[in-house]
Amino acid sequence: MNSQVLRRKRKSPSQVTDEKRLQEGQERIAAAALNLFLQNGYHNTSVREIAQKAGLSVGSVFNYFTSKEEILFFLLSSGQVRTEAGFQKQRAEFERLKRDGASPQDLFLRAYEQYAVLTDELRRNTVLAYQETKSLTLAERKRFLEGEERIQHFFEEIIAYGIDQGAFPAGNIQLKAHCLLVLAQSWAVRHWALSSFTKLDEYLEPLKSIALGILESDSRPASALIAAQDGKDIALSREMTS
Amino acid sequence: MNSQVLRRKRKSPSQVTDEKRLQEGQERIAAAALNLFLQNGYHNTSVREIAQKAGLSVGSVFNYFTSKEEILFFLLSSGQVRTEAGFQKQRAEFERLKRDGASPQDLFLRAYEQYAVLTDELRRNTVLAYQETKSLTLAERKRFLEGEERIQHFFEEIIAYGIDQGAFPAGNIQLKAHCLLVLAQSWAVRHWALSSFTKLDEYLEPLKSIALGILESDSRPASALIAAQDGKDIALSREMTS
DNA sequence: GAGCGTGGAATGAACATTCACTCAGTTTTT
DNA sequence: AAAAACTGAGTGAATGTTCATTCCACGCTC
Repeated sequence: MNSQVLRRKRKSPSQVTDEKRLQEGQERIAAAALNLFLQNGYHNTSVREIAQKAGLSVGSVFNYFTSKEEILFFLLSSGQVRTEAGFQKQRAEFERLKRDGASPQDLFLRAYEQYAVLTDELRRNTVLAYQETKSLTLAERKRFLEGEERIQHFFEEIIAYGIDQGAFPAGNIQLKAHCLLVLAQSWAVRHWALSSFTKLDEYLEPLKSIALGILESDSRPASALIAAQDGKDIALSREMTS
Repeated sequence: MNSQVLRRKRKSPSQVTDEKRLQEGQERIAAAALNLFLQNGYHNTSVREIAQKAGLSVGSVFNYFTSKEEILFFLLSSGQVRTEAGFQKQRAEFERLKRDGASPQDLFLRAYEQYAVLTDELRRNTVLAYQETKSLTLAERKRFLEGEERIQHFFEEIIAYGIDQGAFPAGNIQLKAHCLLVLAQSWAVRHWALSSFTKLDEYLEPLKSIALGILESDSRPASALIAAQDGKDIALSREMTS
């Protein structure tokens, strides 16, 4: 006859009460888990391994997190928090530079570089997020995608400003912003294919010129170039893959 | 503890001897598995579910595949197999067109378009590949990535030919090929961010001009443009994210 | 300062469950 | 009737989570 029966659903949260100790422990465990998750994937990593890597016992891990899943959430959302924070600063600086009369190219390159540096630092979290979205609840997945969308909108804004100023030709803004983000992220996601680049700077430098090229490209010339053979082209590839 | 290490070996592989029946069965099972993997992830899908969805018993599944992992590998590499097959044809055509004096731009666009059409048809496999490579054995993962590399090399070759012919400026070939592949794949991987494009053709048309822009872009101008402020830029963004 | 009490934190064996895979028996095909 | 294919309950290994126990740092009393 325990009155606690009604609250039974409430799983015992962390047993560690000291706030500072709790945070430090969570950081330590999460750091160990991130390494293992990236190396072997979330599902191929056991709590025992995490505990060992963090220098703790299995039981202790559950004093800091209520479940293995919570460790994953912790990692993903901490990445998002930092991205969001960086994004806020970026936006403020954008407005300031705009007022100072910086060129659209300059504005863009600055924002793009900052975004690339940020995704590089959070590279591991980004990769994890892409790989483990399936493990998230619907609400959390939605939140994650909304964050991405907001950043894309920011770049769309920058491009629109550039077009407005006559610096870039008009063109599909959404597509261009998408391409720019994808290329920046690919440094993290497809890192293995860029073996000849050891540091972000090496990758970023030529990427910036490519990015500017995208912004300054017009949609017409390429399609006009092959317009005559286009129908044949498509027919060919369709046949090839049937 | 990594299950890869402990995995049991099996004496006789598939018990189904009839070659045609074997292939059909594999296709059927793999198709069912693909749906489930995409919906719930590889690890949250049990062989029982796959069997049920495919209209078979659990045991039968293991007459067609030696392990659950083999189903995943089958799905991931079947995309590659088809891409590879397409490129065999493409390669022959490439040589033929080259002899006929087609422009490098034409050669590239033809190959790129075919690649994009393929990844579109294999969109679901591509997404799976991005999410579940970690679930493969190391050896299988390596084999899979080698396939990707081969495709990238093909594009590097095309680019190199274009440079040789004076159609494109010299520049980092590896980087450019990487960018092109990523942009084509992003149609599948980041499909949600391209809401305004309903069909591949709509996306492909402007993408082709962007791709050509990348090939024709030179590395110098962009970096020169902001060379003066570069040091400051980097310092700034570093500070921002610390 | 020696002995004791207290409670927060760490521990790891034990538990319960899940799941890939097997195999002896059954059904279907040839 | 032999061979091929299918079946699904059973098996064992792995894993997330719990909890009774141990450990230890601190304050209190004499």
